[in-house]
Formats: sequence, C-alpha cells, structure tokens
Amino acid sequence: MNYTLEQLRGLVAVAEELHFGRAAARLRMTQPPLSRQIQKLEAAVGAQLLDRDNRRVALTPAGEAFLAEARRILAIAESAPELAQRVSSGFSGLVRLGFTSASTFGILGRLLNELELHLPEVHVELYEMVTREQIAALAGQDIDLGLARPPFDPEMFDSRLLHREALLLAVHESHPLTELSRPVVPADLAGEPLIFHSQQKARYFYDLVVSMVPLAQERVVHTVSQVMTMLWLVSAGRGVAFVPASAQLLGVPAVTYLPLRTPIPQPVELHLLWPRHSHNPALERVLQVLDGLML
Amino acid sequence: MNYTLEQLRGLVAVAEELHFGRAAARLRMTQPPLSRQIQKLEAAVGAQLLDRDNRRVALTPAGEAFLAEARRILAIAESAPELAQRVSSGFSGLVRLGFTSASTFGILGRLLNELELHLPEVHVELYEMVTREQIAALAGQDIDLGLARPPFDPEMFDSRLLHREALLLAVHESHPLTELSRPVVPADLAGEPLIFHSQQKARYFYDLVVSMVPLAQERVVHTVSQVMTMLWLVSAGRGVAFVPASAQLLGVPAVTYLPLRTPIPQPVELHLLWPRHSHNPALERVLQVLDGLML
DNA sequence: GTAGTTCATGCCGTGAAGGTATCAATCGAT
DNA sequence: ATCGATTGATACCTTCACGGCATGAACTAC
Repeated sequence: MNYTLEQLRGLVAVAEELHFGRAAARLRMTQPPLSRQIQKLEAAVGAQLLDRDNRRVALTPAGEAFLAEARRILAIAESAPELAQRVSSGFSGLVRLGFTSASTFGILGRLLNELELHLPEVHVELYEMVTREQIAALAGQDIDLGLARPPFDPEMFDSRLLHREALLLAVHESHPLTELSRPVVPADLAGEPLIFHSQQKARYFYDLVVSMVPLAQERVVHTVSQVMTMLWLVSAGRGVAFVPASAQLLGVPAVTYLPLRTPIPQPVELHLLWPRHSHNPALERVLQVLDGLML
Repeated sequence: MNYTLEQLRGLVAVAEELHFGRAAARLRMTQPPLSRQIQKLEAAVGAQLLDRDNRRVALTPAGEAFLAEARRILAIAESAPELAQRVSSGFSGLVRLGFTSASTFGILGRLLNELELHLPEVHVELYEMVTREQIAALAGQDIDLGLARPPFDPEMFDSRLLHREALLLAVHESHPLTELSRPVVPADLAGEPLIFHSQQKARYFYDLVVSMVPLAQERVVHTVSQVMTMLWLVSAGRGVAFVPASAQLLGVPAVTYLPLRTPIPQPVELHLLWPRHSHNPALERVLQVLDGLML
C-alpha cells in the first residue's frame, strides 16, 4: 500500500490545527474525508501518527518524526515545478562554452560579466580549445556555444560576429620602428625577422596575415600557434609578430604594439558559434541576452 | 493543478528506461496510462520534461532538473514510513532523563552505556535536577524518566529500584578514625563536628541518616544539600559527613571513606521513576532494556 | 440530563485512473 | 517505394477511490 501527497498535506494541516474540522476547512474540504485520509496514511505508513479521541488531537512521537519528513517532501514538491520552469525557460541552467586561449581573455571576461548580470542562474562552464576542437565539440554535443574564429560550416552552425579588432605589429620596445610617427606598412618590414603563425595550428591568423600583409613571410624565424608564445619571443628580441589588438592586455614586458596599415581597418574577427538546432533553453536565452551585443 | 507520487515514479521509470513500454512493464501497468501520467505531470509542472517522438525518448534540461527533485522526494517518501515505524516501536526516538547530580555520576554512565549498546537510535537528553524537581517535571511532561531517590507517589508514578549502596563516613585523611580496624559505629562520633544534609533540600539523605545513625545530629557545623559540597568541606577539615559509597568516584582529595555500621547493609537507594501512563514508545523500550538490571 | 462538540462511519455519486483496441508516425528491410 | 514492425498517443469503457452528506458515538460542560 502506498500514500499520496494529498494525504501528507492532510497530515500537515491536522498537525498544525490539531483539529480535524478546522484542518478540513483550510484544505477546502469537509471533515469526514480528511479523517479517512489520515486513516489511510497511517495504514500505509504502518504506524499511528495522531493520537485522537473525541476531545483532543495530538501527534504521537512517530507522527512528529513522520511530519518532519512530510514537510520536507512537500517543500521539495512545491518548489520543483518552479525550478523546472526556470530551466525550461532558460533562466536557469548550464551552458558549456568553448573559447580559444589568450587572445579572447578580454572579451571572455566581458561576456561572462554580461551573462552574470542578466542570467545569474545560468551556470557557464568554460572549455579552452582551439577553433577546430570547438567545432568538433559542438557537433558532438560536448559544448553548447563556441567563441571562435572563422571559417565555420554554415550548414551545421549558426554564428554571429561578436568582436572585431585591429591587427598590430608587436616589436621589442627598443626596435627602430617604434620611432615611426605613422602606421607601419608592409614595405617597412623588408628583411625584418618574423615570428609567424603556424599554418596548421593557427590557420585563421595565418590566412589573415597572408591576405592583409603581402610579402609577410619573407624572413620567418619562428613558427608558433599561440599568441602568448609570440609575444614572449618578441620580448626576448627574436623578431616582430602580427597580433590582434587584444594581445596588449596580456601585459608581456618590453613589447610595444605598433599600428599597422591593413586593407580593412579591423580585420581580426571573433564569432559566437552554436549548433543550428540546440535543445538547451539556457543557450537560447544566452543568445537572446547577447543579441546585438558587440564586445 | 497538482501532481502525485505515482506520476513521479512514472517519470523516474521512463527516464531510466527511455522507453514507455518497458517503463510501464516495470511499473506493472500498460503503456497508455503511463503516457497520460507523464502528460499530466508535465501539465502540472508547467514544463516539458521529456522530448519524445515515435522513435526516441529523451529528457529535456527541465526534465533533468525536475527528475533530480523527483528522486529526492521519492527517496524521502520511501524511507519515511520505516523511520516512523522505528519511532513508533521505540527503537528510535528521544527520552528525556532527569538525574540528581554528583551522587549518580557512576550509575548514570553505566546506564547510558547500556542504552547506547541496545538502543543506539534512542537519543537520551539529560536534565540535572533534584528529586523534587524531577517529580514535577515528570508530572508536567518535561522529562520522560527520572533517576531519583524515594519517596515517590505510587499513584502517579511507576518506579523500580535500580541501585543500592552503602552509607560511608567521609573523613579527612588525617583523622584519627582512619586508624580504626573495624566499621565505625555511631558511638565513635560523639562530639565529632558533623557536616549534615539539609532537611529541606536533601530530604532523602536527611531522613536516611537520621534513621540509620541515631544521635547523628549532635554537633552539626554545616547544613548542605549537595554531596560534592560536603566532600569539599571534609577535605577542608571542617568535619565528617555521611555520604553514599558512589561519592568515592568523585575524587575529592584528602578525603578517606570509612565503612559505617548501619541496620541495613546498603541503605542508600536510587530508583528509576516514570509516569504511569507514558505515550513515549522510546521510554517503553528503554524500560524494557533496563528491566531487571541493577547497576 | 441535555445540549454541544468532535471524530468516525455508512452511503451515494462523480470523476479519475487503468485496461483494451486502435491510430499515427517513423524506421528498416526487401 | 512498399510493407511490416515498433512505439507513443488517443478513444472508449469500466472500475474504484475520493469527496460530500447524513448520522453515529463518545465525551464535556452547564
């Protein structure tokens, strides 16, 4: 035999009123069915919960103990639908966010602040991975949202430009080019030792720089995949490097960032990327909050 | 609208099987009513919990969240009857025990050990109070059981002798009587300064000593209600005192305990005392465990 | 003793839950 | 592409559990 939530509500009402009639009134019912509810509950529980005669009603010790459990059950039962609704509407939940390292630190912070502000109940789990890994993780449902650089397959993913920034030339602070009072142009770099992006592991930057700075690969002395590594090599005086403007935030010492003339003023793009048909309401809500936002 | 525990069980089954037919079989029912159960649950909760078409069943994020709550509810709901039964049978619960101070420390420890051993789920709350206070507290339902000394009203209370011990004479270790190679007799105490029990506050000992040791009150220098106080006065050389044998355990320095010839060998009684009609099952069980036990 | 209070019980009608049969949609095999 | 198999949803029926009303039983108070 088993008991019901209604019976628990009956027990709580009677325990609080210590009077069947009043308890029944509070439950919008009449006294007889309430009496039977309690009887059935006692039968189901296998213990007398209320000590009652025609004059007074009192909880037995077993009733006290069971009442506490009943209250716990009812508290959860009442709050659970609201929780489910919040999750369903996306106001509560989990979004797993992939992001590329170093270069996105500044944007990532602002993004998380924005979400914290508007969706405090949405928990964001962070996964550091390069663009290619993000695409695989999105396809495999391992992350919900990526913060990555083109190109993406528009068949599989929706995406939106989130941030656009300039390409700068990172040089050692003692470098002669720092004396220049105009933007650097490709011709200035003739014979300059270059720290360059890996064609495989940093394909976006490789392609971007090649298209933005003709003749750039003349004297490549290092091939690197991470912006941070480039900056430390510049700091060590190994050469100059093309980096996104946000690299300035990384605070690598003895490096100066020089403006660079490019065909497009801010050619470095960072996109939001997500599966075309996601079933995560929190993701929908996150996208809605970020809609139109440029960081 | 509201939901039921049955619906929660349905949800859990479907979530575990991810298949309505198998889940229904596990619940010993057919598939159609289970489908309706889930539909009603979703309506009551106000959120879609399962994503289902004719080919596959999956939990929505809201379903995941709600499922966790459902499991919590069902876990409590299943364990609660057992808890109530344990309380009802007295194997779990609370017994509030009154005890008189110092003189009962040794017996109290053994008593609690015995209960701990046989009734580990019964919690014993301790209340230090003199016999008179215990009687009032028992009558007022403030304690369930007393550890006290006669006399009691047998109309109101049941009682049972739990411990019987000798009455000793406490003297300073330098006292001439310590040289005696036989029990002290009343005549030995002629002219001896006595630390005596208060007639009001320690009536049991007062009456007991008066009946056991004729002429005892000849030279009373202090009137005291607590055994511990008596011993410290003896230790300070203020006189001699009649104390129960268990006072030896209190470890008051420079006090020696001498055997005393009394009409009855072990005249000091300690009783268990409880209301004749208690409604505390844990008390019944405690009495049953202690039945016949002499400490 | 009588009236009033309060919980339990008997009886009845409604409605909700489960069962059977069937539909609708989808997948896989031929 | 067609057909059968699978699976969740729906229609319809029957049962029984629940709530309401009337009343009983036990006790209190005056």
